[in-house]
Amino acid sequence: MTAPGASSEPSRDASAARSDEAQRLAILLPLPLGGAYDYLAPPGMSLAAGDFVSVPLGRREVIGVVWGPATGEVEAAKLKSVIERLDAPSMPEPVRRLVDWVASYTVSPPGAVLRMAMSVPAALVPLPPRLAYASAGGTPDMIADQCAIRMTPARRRVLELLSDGPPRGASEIAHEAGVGAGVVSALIAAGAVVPVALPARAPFAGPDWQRPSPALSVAQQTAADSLRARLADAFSVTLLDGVTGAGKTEVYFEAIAEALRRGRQALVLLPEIALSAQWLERFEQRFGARPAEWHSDLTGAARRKTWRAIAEGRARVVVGARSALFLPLAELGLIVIDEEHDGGFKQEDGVVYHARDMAIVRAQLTGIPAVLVSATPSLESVVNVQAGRYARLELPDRHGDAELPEIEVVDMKRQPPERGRWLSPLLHGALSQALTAGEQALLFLNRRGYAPLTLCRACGHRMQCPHCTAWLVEHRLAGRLQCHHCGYAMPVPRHCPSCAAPDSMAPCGPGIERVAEEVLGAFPDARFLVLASDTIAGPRQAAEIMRSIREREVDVIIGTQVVAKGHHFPMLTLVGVVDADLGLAGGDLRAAERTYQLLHQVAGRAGRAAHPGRVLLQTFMPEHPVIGALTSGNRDRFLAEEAEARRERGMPPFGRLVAIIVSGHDVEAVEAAARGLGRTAPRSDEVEVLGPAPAPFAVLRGQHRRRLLLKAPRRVNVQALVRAWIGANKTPASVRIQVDVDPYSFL
DNA sequence: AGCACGCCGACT
DNA sequence: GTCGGCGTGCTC
Repeated sequence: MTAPGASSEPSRDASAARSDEAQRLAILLPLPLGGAYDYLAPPGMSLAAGDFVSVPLGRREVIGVVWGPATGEVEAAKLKSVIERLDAPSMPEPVRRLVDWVASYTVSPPGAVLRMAMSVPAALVPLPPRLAYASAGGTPDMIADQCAIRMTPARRRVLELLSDGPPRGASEIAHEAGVGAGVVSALIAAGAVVPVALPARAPFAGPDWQRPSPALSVAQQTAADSLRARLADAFSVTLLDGVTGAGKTEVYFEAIAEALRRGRQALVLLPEIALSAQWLERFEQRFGARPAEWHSDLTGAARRKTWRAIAEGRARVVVGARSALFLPLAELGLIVIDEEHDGGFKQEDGVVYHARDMAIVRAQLTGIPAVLVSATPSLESVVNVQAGRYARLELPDRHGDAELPEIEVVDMKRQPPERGRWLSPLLHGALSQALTAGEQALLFLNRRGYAPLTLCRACGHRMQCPHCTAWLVEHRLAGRLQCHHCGYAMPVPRHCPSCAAPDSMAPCGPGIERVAEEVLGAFPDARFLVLASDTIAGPRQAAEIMRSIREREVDVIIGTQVVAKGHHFPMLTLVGVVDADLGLAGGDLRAAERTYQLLHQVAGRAGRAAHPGRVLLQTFMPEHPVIGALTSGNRDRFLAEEAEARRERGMPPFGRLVAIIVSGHDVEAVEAAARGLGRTAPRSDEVEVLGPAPAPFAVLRGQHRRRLLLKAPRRVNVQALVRAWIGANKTPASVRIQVDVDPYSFL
């Protein structure tokens, strides 16, 4: 990755020394404005780059960050003055540079990126002081005597409540005692209830790096020593590559311990924090405390508290989803990106960025090491290792005595299931065997619901979403047809909406609910569990589900990719992949790579303890390279072939792609804007522009979409090209143009 | 992103 | 005659 011109950084000294210019400052606001705005610093207010300030904007007041010396692009008479400097640690310099870098790389307004780094505006203003009240001391009657008040039943309830409870807020007291607010304020006024200082804020429990590290295997120890040695103050990227169960987590925990020992903070990015209860448990076992957690379903107070703890340096280790990338860790010494190949790191709406790539940029701008962790590394990372840009540490063996599962192919052309069934006789037999032996089985199918398509047997009408170019998926448990893109839902119709034929609607193809139905029919006594993103309500339920599986309250798990992530189930000995070909259809650049990663991960669920595992892949394409790579275990050859194919076509990671999505409610306007972009596209010997073409979902949530794809060699500055190209096209405000540099999914 | 201004339908 | 719908445009 090459840095497109990041803005020059003014040093604090320089802006302080030039007193004539110190009055005018550029303030970046968390709005999609195109650039920083100039403001005046009132006399006596000393401001430095990174300070959070509040400024007037139009007729409102917004919080921004001092970005540097004034741009001088706007006449002095228009300048307004900074209102105040906020009492919060200023934004660290590497974070500011990261904001500029990401904005430049993704062709987004810097303010839009800043918004992600200022996701908790409430953390920047002081919390209104919350007073707690306690009883003046003594029995209610004694207090009444001392304060010369009449005792009433309501007052007695309040005093009794406070005599055996902690101090709390006035409204809380009124609520809990079941009295009006007036009763409490009267008692306060009389001195019967007195304000007390709240106990000092509990320090964020810190991970203890001095705890003894667990016993590591020789390979783990070697890898851990190598990682520790890289914890000097210099940028580096290391790919920690090892099969599922090889103990990669324990290895990078040692690097985290080393960062902590050096007085630095550590950041761990996970693709899906909400489901990683097991990761948190392991961390707590190693360090005796939980790390600070950062994810999108963190709410109000917790969010504020965590952001503040991080900014003030009280939180030393932060684990989070992609949005944690922009957190203000001022003493950051290490970034770990676990499951680095995972598509969950790609942010698809708003500012489109890949958190793994931007995390490496943050490490580079900070001058610290980054560690990429995966059992199935992305082609990008493998190519970077081969080019010598990244180091690689391998953990070849499974820790302990577990054996790698045996992966077998079931050729569905030769051994098809019965009509209307989805499990081949072979898989059926293996399942029967596992259940008889009292072991657990996992059936994997990456498709939610009962059936992906419902059609009319009489006229062939297909049930489609009215807002999207997508079929409606039957969810039998919910009794509805649902759109997986916009949330539209309707009851399953009794008559065909097109030809009115009665009872003619037929489900086509399997989803996990339908596989569950088949399992129930064949093994009525088996206890089974259907797991998909929409059947798991939250982290607590996820933990409960994992517990019930571990304690063998479940025999068969039927699930989508949510079950692929690293959970450890010792009694799981059979994995059946119902449709291994599912991800291979379509012209997606990364289809093969992603399918390999997903199926490898699913296969890794089998036989992780002393029990050997067995994996059956049902496929109609037994000769496909992905299937071959999985059964032979020859990952490196598969990656080499995949790399060669991409190199020949000039595709990523050897070439660069930029997708331009034109969308809007009005088809005509979208069409016209897309054609306009197509006409003015930069074309040369090196740069190729495809399209406009309807985007894979031509209509999504009622928005019509057209797509253009720019392809260029890596040496071309595609950002400059795209900025100039789009800038030269006047498009109506009703049409949105979204730029996706390095598109991951082609949707 | 807000919050304005501005130009066309159903109400006191 | 207004109240108000949300489409375009500006904010240092």
